Amino acid sequence: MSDFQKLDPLLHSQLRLAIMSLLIGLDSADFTFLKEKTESTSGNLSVQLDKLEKASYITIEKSFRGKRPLTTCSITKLGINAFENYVKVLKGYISK
Amino acid sequence: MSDFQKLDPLLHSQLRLAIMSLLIGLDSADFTFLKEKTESTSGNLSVQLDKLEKASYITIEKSFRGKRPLTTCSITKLGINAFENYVKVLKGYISK
DNA sequence: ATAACTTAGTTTATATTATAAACTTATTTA
DNA sequence: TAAATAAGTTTATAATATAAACTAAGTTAT
Repeated sequence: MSDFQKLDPLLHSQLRLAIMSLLIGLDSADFTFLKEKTESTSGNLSVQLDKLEKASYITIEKSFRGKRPLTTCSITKLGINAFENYVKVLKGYISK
Repeated sequence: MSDFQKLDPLLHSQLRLAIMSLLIGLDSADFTFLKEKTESTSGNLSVQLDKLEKASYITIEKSFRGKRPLTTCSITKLGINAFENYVKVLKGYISK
């Protein structure tokens, strides 16, 4: 096997990694919360959430909080596995 | 301070991170060695070494081994600092 | 001796990504 | 009712990573 295994490109992104890092410790989190914690723009967050959802690393549920739209995100089992594996692979890069 | 500090984009790249990871443990390494260890193409390696050099994270010395060109790379003090800081920041993402 | 192949790269082109800007739709406040 | 805010999405742009094509010189086989 090679010295350096491939880093999952879906997780090797600042914002997506931050999102996953937050979600892994929570039952769920809404769009606004994620936006504040990651200090990202709405646009960027929206795009990256989409990608994570398409990969089935998270689920996204749309509903309303009062009269306003509410986007709720949760990490999936697949997402947890991917995150944990990413960390494992990454350690091969940073800890010698 | 924010939960997630910015990850140095120069290091947040699979190949450049692998290069730095190798160089941090060595006095120097030549192009061919880096290419083999990282399993990258010459073109990609060449481009990424250039970027690291331009940031002064590494130095590149060109000479000859026998009659063939030899490209020798070494990490700089600045590069070591950047790498160590990258790891520190990264840990804020992956270890909760 | 020269054609074919290898070495050690660089340069250029392309595809992917990340990000920001602009826009939408509805709600609240002045 | 006009302006501001909330909660996003869509589209455009800039940056990145990567591969393909190329260069120049050296080596090997015929």
